Amino acid sequence: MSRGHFDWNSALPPNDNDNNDPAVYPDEQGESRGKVTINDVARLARVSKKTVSRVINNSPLVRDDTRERVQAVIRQYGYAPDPQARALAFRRSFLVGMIYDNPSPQYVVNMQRGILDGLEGTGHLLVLQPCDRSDPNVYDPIEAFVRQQKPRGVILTPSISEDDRVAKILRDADCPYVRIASVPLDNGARMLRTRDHEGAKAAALHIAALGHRRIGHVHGPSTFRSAHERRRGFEEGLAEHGLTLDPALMREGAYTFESGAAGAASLLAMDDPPTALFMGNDEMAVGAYQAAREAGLSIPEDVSIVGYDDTPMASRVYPPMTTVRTAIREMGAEAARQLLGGDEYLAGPQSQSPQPELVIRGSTAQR
Amino acid sequence: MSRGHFDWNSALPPNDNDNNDPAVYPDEQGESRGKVTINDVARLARVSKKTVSRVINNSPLVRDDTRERVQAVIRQYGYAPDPQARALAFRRSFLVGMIYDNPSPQYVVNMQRGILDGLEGTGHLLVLQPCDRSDPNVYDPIEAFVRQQKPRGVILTPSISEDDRVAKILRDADCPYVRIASVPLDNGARMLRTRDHEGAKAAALHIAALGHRRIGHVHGPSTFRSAHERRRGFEEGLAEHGLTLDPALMREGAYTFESGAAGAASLLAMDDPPTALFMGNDEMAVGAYQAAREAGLSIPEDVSIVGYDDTPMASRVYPPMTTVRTAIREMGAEAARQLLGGDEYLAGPQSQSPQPELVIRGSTAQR
DNA sequence: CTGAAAGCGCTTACAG
DNA sequence: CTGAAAGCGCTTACAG
Repeated sequence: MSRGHFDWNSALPPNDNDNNDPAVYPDEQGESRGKVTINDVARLARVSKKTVSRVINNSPLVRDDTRERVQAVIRQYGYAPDPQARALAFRRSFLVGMIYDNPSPQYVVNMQRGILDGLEGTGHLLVLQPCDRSDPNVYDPIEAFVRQQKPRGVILTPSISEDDRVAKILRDADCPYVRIASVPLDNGARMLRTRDHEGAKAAALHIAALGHRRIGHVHGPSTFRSAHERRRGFEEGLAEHGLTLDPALMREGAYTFESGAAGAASLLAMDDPPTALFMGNDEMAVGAYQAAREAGLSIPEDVSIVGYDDTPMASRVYPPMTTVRTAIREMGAEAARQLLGGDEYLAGPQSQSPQPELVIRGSTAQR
Repeated sequence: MSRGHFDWNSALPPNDNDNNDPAVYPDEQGESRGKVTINDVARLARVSKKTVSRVINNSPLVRDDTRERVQAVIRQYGYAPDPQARALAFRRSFLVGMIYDNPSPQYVVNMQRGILDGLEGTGHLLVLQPCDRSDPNVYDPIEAFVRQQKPRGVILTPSISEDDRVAKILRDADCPYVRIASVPLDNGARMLRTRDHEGAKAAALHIAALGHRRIGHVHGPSTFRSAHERRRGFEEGLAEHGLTLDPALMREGAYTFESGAAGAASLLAMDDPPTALFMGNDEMAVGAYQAAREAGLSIPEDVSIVGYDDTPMASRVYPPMTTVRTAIREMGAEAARQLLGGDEYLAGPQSQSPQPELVIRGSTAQR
């Protein structure tokens, strides 16, 4: 069954004239005041409403000339099927939920845009479902949402995407979903893998190539898989230069400015401080800028700093920050397509985000 | 008619046991497999479905003991009415649209959270509808959305909120709305006024009190009413100290980092440059930081800088930025309540945002 | 205060 | 390839 892959936005009457053209909003025998239904289309095209329904849903079981006759009427009268009525009959709404707990506004907004890109022209709506994993009742609103709204599907971003209990709730409620995460947590059709490992490795290669040997790392919270993946990729990159990450030079942060500042301050206060810092994300890296400033150290002369994410802030701080760019918006679009594509993705390989890309700016220099 | 002011989320069965307790998802005589409908509730409470409907919709036309009997059944069986079915019958969905074109992620995310705060417990969903006023077809998706989805209402943020053609489209489609804007563009029930004028005035008072006399201003794009309101408020504040804003010391920006940098650079390159800059928003103010740095000027010793918005960046740049805090999230919540409250707001005075508040940090100093 | 009938605008299941 | 009937789960309009 194919459903809803028409661009029903474009089925709206063109809006290039201001007068209420009766051909646009017909008012035949005064009964359909401004609102064309499937019955009107059926009558005008001299077919049953079931045939109109088949045309709407791209069923192949319609003769070509019948289909064209129906489509002509649809176009002429600016007919668009009622999503609520369709949802009721389908037992499935045309909503796509985004479930997220990522604290970065930039990430959230980019992801939203990407999902909207992927949804465009499909007639689906994006519904926001933020959550907080530290709330013991995180699961209730999610379950209420999927059971009551019967969304077409949901997209989960880190770190809530890593929660298997949420996934189980969704499966039990028969709700399709795509999890965006840095490790394969689910079957291929339900996973979109980010490549944190590769991005962090690129950062390591860059730092090592600059001649740094004492290298510090403030990673994200251990409850985020991405924090682990970035550390692992970073270590792998260092290993290619025969280096290892000294545990004494690692700190755990919370992906926040404050935690980055604290972690970096602690490292820079050591007797033999690191000459380069790889911070788990840009937010923490800006915190490291502050810590360096307070320690009287210049960036990059005294200490090189690398972030992760390439948020707008990265290019606006001074000096502009070397960081790793991730294509968040593209990832959101891909997740949406994957969600709606469904079975097509079952056969293929696990889908992945675009390759993260190192952006070299002014916060890193030769040792 | 009161509708949908129940917290249907809490009507979901408590999830404290993992087994499929038949009292939670009843399967009486094998016909209602895991899905309780209004018919089940009616039968179990020995009333008509119409009476159940009255209870759901908080109609006063139900005897207390009848109501309690129905509510007991609803609770016991974890009944939650189907939003799609209600929407079809009501000819109005339980969606609330947010229509926005604000470029700042921080603003967008805060506003979303606020709207969600205001929607909580009402059974309404937040649907995203970003737009771009520079696109000649901005209006089409908006009209398609409100005509097809029949949302419960939409909330508009600056600058799209200032567009009267959008407002007309919404009225013509019979779609309730609230416009968030710095000037009264519509009737009271449809307006939530921001107090840009007051925030900017506070900034002016602060700068003038520090003894500055040559004061520059980079304002937002003239297509934003807020840009005008902020300038006006700023001038009013200066006037209280007997000062005026020299037109030669004004530049137009675009509320972006780059435009702020350019505007500030142009002012700081003057023969007799201003000793203080009031930037139209934080984003542009960070641009002014860059311009000052490139001109070899220290903040605040050589030039004081004031922003507007108090985004997280404001406290993370160096030196921490003096700026004006606006309660965006609270505003979103208020807009949502106003939208759902409807007529209650018709009588009262025009609703306003909380008072903007000057946050003095390290980017301003005595002349 | 309560209910039986009709309807919202679609799709499913069945028949041909 | 096409259609008449029944149904999705609610509310409206009317009656009592």
